[in-house]
Amino acid sequence: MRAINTLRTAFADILKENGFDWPEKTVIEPPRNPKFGDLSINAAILLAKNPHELAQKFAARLLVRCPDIQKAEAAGPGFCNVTFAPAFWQRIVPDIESAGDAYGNCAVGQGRRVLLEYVSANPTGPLHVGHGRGAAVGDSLCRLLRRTGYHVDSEYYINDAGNQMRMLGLSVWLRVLEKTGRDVTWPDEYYRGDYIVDIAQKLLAADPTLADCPEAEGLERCRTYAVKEILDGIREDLCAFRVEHLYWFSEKSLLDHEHHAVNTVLAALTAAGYTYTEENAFWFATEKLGDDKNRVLKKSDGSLTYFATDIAYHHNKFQRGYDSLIDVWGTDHHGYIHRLRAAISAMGQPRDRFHVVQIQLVNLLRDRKPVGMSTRAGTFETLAQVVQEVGVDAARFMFLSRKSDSPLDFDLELVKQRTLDNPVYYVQYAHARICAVLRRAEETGITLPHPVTEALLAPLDTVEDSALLRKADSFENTLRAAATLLSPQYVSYYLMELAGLLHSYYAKHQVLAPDNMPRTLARMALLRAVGQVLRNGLDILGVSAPDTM
RNA sequence: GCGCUCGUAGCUCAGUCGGAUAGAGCGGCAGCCUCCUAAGCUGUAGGCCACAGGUUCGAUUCCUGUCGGGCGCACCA
Repeated sequence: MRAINTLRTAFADILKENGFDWPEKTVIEPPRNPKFGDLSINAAILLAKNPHELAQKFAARLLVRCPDIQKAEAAGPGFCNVTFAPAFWQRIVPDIESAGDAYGNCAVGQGRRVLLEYVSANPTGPLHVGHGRGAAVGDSLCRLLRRTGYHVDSEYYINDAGNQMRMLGLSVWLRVLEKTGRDVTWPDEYYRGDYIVDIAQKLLAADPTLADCPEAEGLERCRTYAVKEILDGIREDLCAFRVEHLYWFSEKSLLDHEHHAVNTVLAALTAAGYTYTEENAFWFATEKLGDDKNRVLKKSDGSLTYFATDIAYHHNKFQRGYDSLIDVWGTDHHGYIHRLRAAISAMGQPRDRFHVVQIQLVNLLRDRKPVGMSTRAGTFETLAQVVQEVGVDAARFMFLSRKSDSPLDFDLELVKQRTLDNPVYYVQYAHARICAVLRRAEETGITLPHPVTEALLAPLDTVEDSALLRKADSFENTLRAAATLLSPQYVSYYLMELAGLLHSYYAKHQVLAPDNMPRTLARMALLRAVGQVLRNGLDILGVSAPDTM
């Protein structure tokens, strides 16, 4: 960011001197191919029209304007390539040192309030791997957005109303009856998992006479207890996965009291002229707002649809004062986006205040062969089991190194391997190596001052030095891009690249060389700074940065 | 049938919302520990970015169409 800011200021000044406005399509960024230089200005329209005169002139002025620039030359249509002097890059090290854990943070979010809702799995059973992916992405986005200047609250929406809950209560109740020797006829649909049996057993242990109470009461007690028990389990699994939600929002709370939140919202939609009654059902004319068909809010039997409560829920979120809402959903709900978007417009909210991050399916594999992903319990399909087998770090990194909306093959054997198919070790190893060198230095009595002075950094003048420094400088830029596009994988890829440069550096340059103390100290300072960047990046992913491996 | 989405090296995938000669890793081949952690490094081979048109100075990126995957199309939640 230091580099980009410097260049932007200089370029803007030169434009002003010459009576130009900042060209609309101007990009300042590192060129893909480093041989072009450290940074490129691509003032597409302005320079492309006149590459030889204007571009050359700007290049020449840049050199005068900014003493840190070593070389500036017009190249290709619209491009002006710039190379900075080593001393310029060396100043990144004190930048990193003074910012510390906050290095890379920025204020693009301008303190806007964001509510990030993720996981929100129905409390009808334990979390599976797919939920784990959503959890990793949601949590990482939360960390990322906080570092880029947003005020983020995280929330879990508990679907504790409706048919599924009734079915859950029934499933437990029938197990209770079965355990106490009564004849039970099982309906077609009920939850069959072992955890249901466990819950029934716990209930019976607490109250052996449970089966004797009237059916209505028994069902209610089973339902309430089961939801609590399962939610506790979910909370535990999330906690073990380093995921924590600030709020747990109950769907049922939207239906409490006679004049509940859902009715209020439906009344508002009616007042705005969006609803009508047809065939005894109450409809929302979402077609007017970009949906492909109209949707039912209240069924002909008088009960509310899930859509109706969901509208009330999102209304509630805006009521709480959030500037923007981010929902992390499985792609199996993508058909739902249009109608919710329609509802949000109907509430008078701009559409760009509502974002959905879609999470594609996770295919769990072992040795390239699919592991049973059906509703059958037992095999490796719960998040807890997978985490226990491969570890939190490896699982999270795997989830966060892909676009979240494309399907992911999660091969248990590969994720346990220590190859770059599983790059988490590659990145962590870079950090551990840095720590090892700094530890060794300390043991041999070399102390590096903190903070370091610019003079101390002068020996960092090789191409590998400036490659590392350039990369460290672009960290903030990466975080901005990742936050804007809600794409944590940018951070993962950045870290792999930074780790790659560090490993090359390590192989090529001896850091600790007692016969050359100035160079040793400079390189130690560089490593310490790179270690800080690695830690900050891993923190965004929620992955640990070990000192030793 | 309609809607959304994806198609990039043999395999698994990136590609910062139109920019230069499209990048990693794995797998293949050839090398590197008397030296701070070899979970590492170096070199090399491998591409008509599914296909065909269009938009413009310029397209893997945007638009249209075709082919081929995935996912949705409830008065379920």
